[in-house]
Amino acid sequence: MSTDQNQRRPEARKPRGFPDRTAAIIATERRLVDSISAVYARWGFEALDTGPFEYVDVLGKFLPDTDRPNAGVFALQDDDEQWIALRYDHTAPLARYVAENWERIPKPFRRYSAGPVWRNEKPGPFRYREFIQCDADSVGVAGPGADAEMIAIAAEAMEAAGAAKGEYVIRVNSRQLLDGIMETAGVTDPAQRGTVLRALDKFDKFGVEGVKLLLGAGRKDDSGDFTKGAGLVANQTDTLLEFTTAGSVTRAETLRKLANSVGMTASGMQGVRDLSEIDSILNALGIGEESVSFDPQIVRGLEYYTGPVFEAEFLREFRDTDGNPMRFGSVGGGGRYDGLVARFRGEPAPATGFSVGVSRLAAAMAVSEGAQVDGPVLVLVLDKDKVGDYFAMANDLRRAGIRAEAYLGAAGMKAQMKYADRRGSPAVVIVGGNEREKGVVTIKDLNAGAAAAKGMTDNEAWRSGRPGQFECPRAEMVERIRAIVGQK
RNA sequence: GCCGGCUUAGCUCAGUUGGUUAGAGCGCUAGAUUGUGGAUCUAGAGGUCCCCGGUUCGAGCCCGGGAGCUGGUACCA
Repeated sequence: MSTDQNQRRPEARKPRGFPDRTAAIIATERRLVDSISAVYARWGFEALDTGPFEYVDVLGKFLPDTDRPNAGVFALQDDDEQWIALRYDHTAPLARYVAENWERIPKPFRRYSAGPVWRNEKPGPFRYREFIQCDADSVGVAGPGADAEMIAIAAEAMEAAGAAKGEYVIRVNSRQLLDGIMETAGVTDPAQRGTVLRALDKFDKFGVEGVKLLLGAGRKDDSGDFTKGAGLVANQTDTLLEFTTAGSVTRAETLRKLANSVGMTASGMQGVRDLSEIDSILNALGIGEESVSFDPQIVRGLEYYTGPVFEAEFLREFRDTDGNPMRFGSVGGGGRYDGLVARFRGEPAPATGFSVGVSRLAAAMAVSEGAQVDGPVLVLVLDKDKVGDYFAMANDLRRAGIRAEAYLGAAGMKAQMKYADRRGSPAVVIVGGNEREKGVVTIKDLNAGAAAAKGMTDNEAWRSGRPGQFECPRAEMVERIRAIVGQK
């Protein structure tokens, strides 16, 4: 039975797309969830958590491929053999909740939700299989007023998250506008419409020329693989491109161009009217062009959006490990989905919502800000028979609200200093025989010490100079430490 | 899913035409320094050369298959 082979050690490894999250990223995620949730709550939304699992048929209609319950979602069979799946967003569970509790809840129903969602697909940079979304929705309101509100909230949420004005933009479009222009261009086949929308979604990736190829015969990617296009003829492509490149610096100007766009259809006109009303509400709220723009190139997913759609982009640039400038792209999105709740019920239940991809945004912020977490103040343990004293000192610091710990273990002073350094401790408390005799403690400000040591090449000077270090009476320890910790 | 690239120490990588004991830098541990994180010097630990099979007297290197990672693309609710 237990041969050498069986006793081979397991490889320490983990599935991709589920990254380990360390202190800095956890702190950033919590800050984002708290600040974005606070925005939602302030606008009148109520917290609701629906839990991670739903029946697949509740999510089902909008799965990428309903024949394969495992495609796109993480699904498993419950003990009653019914298929359940981890939620892939907060919107589908909300639709279920609203339909299930229709008679009990106030309409319009406004709730927000923050928590992990799971997608069973190929992960990539800043793209995970588990990530946190912070989501707000209004159910039971038709008309662009609710959409305008969501867009305003999106802008406010981005700023609450720490994106300054100009570091983010909410781009807004309308599905009906896209429908209208496709009609004008004579694209009527539903499958072809899908291909066209997907092509129009790729201006940011491939530029106008790339989109042109995808609208026509097709495009070859960098690896040499070929993507089949929508197969449109030249004048159809021209019509679509004329419309989708009508975006302008101001919302009013974009609206003017769109309204004048060739042979606008009924649904196209409706889209323009919606955007126009959204514009006037945004203006009344004082939300300017740098925060929210109208962009005919925004498409979003194809399955359930029915009206205005919008996307939040984090514009701050950062450099990757090779020093190349990079962009994070979309960190949130939303729109009107009038059919999602209605599919559980006979009567219509219009709805609109917005969701921030907190994990990606947190990763973006952590990378661009070089986030790191301060360690605890470390009380060095030098005399093993006085461990109680050291614990008491650390406790005094903790009672004052300062992160602190007494060193655990048998290592010598040098190793303890090294430990403090690696933990990112702001300071250490040193009490040995000398201090105890004099009734004082020695405090070393590690950041000040590091700064003073910069450029010091002589070890003798480094060791005897004891940069950043001072003695003080035991009774003043907490206040002196507080001053060091507080100055960051 | 489709197309490409890659896989040698914890990390970044070198390794000649197939040849004996597979290397470097960084990092890690320790000492120089009874009680001081940096720097310097010294020493040490650390390897399934991704896996399986084949060719060969001999494979990190050649051939076949597989896995993983990574980039592009598809999809992205």
